[in-house]
Amino acid sequence: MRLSIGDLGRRTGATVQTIRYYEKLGLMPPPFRTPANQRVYDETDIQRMTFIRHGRALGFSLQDLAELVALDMTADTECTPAHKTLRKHIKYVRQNIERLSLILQELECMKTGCELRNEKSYVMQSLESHAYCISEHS
Amino acid sequence: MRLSIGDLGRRTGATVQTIRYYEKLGLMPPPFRTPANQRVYDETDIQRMTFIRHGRALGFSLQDLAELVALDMTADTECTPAHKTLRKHIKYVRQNIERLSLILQELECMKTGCELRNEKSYVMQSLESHAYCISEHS
DNA sequence: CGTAATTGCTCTAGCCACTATAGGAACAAG
DNA sequence: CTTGTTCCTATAGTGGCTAGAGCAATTACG
Repeated sequence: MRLSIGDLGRRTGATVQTIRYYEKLGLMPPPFRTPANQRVYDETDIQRMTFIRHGRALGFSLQDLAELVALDMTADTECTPAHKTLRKHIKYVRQNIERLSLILQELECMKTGCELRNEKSYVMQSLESHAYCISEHS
Repeated sequence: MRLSIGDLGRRTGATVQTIRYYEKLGLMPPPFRTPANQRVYDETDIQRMTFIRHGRALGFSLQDLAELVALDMTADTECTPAHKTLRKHIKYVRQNIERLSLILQELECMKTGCELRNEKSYVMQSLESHAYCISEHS
């Protein structure tokens, strides 16, 4: 099975530029080329791209995914490093959910306040006050 | 009250560079300068910065905030435009929470699977499969 | 077989919201 | 008067793409 870069993109939901970008970063291996210099991919590449896209959809960074891909390449039977990345990421996602939930609460307070009072700048006043101030990096 | 840019930063939790960046974008007005060209701020600027930082902590984009700041400047008694931005942003935050919750579910499935089987690459296999594939842009 | 549309190639620049660095000028403390 | 901190401008880098220029190769159709 010989796939062009466009085919690979269609099969994995990535754009052509994204695939080339991953190659430049070393996330995708440099593929074979036709005599006319066009990239040729196969099943292995579909698998690898699927892995990366799926990981991205789950919010892993490209760096995390590079490490996971590297682990996958080694013959090591150890699960721990991948598992560690996974746990780290779960924690990160949980914290994001919590943070966004607090934000949502406050936004809805603002909305209710605005609707009740029907004053011009209740949104403005809310934003000016420190009342519910949430730090972004905690 | 005359504040240096560093003072303003300390009072509002922003770095000096961030304040200058906001000025460059037009989010903060160009402040007065000492004869030696150093920026001088006052209470109004604290208010404005607090507004912006608070908005950022709630996830509003700088563009949204620029619009809200502009609204605040006009004498218009209309609440609707700000309210509309607010509703749009609430929707956006809600969608993000939902998306992250799905992601978390899948990550925890992976974790459980990995712990049960204690196989090397359960994480890898999970990522290679399309099983729970979540699209990032929906 | 010729041509037009599509896809491919490389390289560069742009997006967002900052952050960091360089190289210098001004200011505050001892 | 020196030392250390803060300030100034300007530029470049971050992550994860996306968009464009300008050209080569391939594919579809008459």
